[in-house]
Amino acid sequence: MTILSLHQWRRCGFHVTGFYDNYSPSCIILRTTTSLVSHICEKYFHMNTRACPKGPTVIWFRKSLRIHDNPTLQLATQLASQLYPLFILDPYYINPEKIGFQRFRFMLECMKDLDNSLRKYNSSLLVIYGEPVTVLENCYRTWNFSYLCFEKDTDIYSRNRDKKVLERMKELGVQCFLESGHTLYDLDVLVGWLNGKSPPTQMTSFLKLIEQVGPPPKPIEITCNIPPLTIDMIGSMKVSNVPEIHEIPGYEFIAVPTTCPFQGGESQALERMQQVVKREQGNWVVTFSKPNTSPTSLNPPSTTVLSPYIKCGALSVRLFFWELKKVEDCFSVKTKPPVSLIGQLYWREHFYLLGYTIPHFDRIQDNPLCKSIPWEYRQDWFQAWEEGQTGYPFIDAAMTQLKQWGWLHHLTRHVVACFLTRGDLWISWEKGKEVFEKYLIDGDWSINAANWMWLSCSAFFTRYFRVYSPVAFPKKYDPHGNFVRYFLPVLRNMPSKYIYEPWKAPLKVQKDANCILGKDYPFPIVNHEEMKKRNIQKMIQVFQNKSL
DNA sequence: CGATGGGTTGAGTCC
DNA sequence: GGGACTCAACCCATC
Repeated sequence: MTILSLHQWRRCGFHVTGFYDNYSPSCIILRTTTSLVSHICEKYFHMNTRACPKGPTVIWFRKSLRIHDNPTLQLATQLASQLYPLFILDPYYINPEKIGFQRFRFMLECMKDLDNSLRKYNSSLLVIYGEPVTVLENCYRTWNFSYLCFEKDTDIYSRNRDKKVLERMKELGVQCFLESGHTLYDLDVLVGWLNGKSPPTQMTSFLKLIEQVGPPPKPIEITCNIPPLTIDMIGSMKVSNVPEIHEIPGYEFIAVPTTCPFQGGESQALERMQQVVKREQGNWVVTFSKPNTSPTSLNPPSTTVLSPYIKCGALSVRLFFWELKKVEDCFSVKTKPPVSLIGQLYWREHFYLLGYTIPHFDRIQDNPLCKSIPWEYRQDWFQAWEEGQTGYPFIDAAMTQLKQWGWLHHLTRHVVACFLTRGDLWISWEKGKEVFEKYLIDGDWSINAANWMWLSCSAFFTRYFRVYSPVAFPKKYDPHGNFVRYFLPVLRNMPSKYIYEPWKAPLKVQKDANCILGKDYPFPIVNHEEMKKRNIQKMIQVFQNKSL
């Protein structure tokens, strides 16, 4: 009898999942997509889940706040004699300084929708406040569960958290199952395909890797049969329903205009996706080209705005991929990665793989990909940027949109990121990344870090003399400044001629527009043309002197 | 190893 | 109005 190594399995095209750092054959689970795999699995590994005796099972939801195409949920329902759907509100995240209002609201809406779906099966989402290891220990003492299922996560905090949980559960004798479901591919499978090589840092190389690996797994089609949850099952555990945001400690009194047009939840996600794939009988999908979308179009935005749903797992990225593929297959002429919609999913996958494999991906120090640039910090400039008080209307409108909506078009993110870092203010991308992480409803750890490095020319991108102008760039898309007028009412009556540079307006024009510079709206904190020239010179120094 | 070609999405100018 | 060229000469992957 020959037992294939993990690597050989992967090269055979099988999707093998297991624990993060322990791949002994006894804990390998093969996704039984074909009867052949099922056969091999049962014969050699005795680890087909059907061979596991049923027992009380906890499914710990973190991302993947959905019922459809949820491998973890499918596995859990197969294992469960009784199923506890659990969500832990970790105090690490309950902090308005770290997770902004809109971001938290969006996640709670996703939880609420999941709860509603579970209720159709006479189950519900059990919400418990507390540090995860402690909460799971307490649950174990009350529920005495045999299995814990959760989805692989990739950011540094989550990986450390999950490691601690796995260790503790092992001590308690609970068998843990980790499934992949948040990315197109199981990232460990992609790592296996790297053959020990370092991961690609350019899109073209990544696409070659993907071509080797083949298309991602299809979404799960069968609906899970979720076992009911009864009051006596919960026992003495203190559980709550999905809270409203104002019930969360620290968020009680935050007054935020609820202008965000995006509501969280799986139902919203699926509806939105259907609108995308059906738009213009599929023509919209196959002609989509990211660089041609408009950062200033608001109603509707020029992109899909599915990212927040994918980020929370309210929408399965695999389902979206295959729905797009279905549309693409009906057309002979279509846009291609990296600019197509599927290309956008590849960007996400690419950055997830990098975040998973590159140490300290979210910072400058000890990050082998990140160029160390001698950024300087000016508190007043940084604050002006964050608060939308730079005196550059497009920047300020964008930062206002960030706070009010929790979402910006990709190119808008480029412009404000460039402005904060190499373009104007010469402040570290790490500072900007934190702000995005706090406010964006689609704030995604790997993708956020990668794009900030990209825009600041710290990695991936090096043409530092290409600097976004906060005046000329938006003018191209929105000559009348409707975007600015929407988010900055103070400039609503400014003539189009001066909408992106109001400091040039004669005093009479300012008076007529009811907007006096220095009183109603700030003067620019820096002179863009000067800063741009100065910073390009600094960049030349950085790129010439490799020791910097 | 050194040469080569490519890089999702700037801005201004010229025709 | 749109395409080509230039700015200055980068990194990275590949062969």
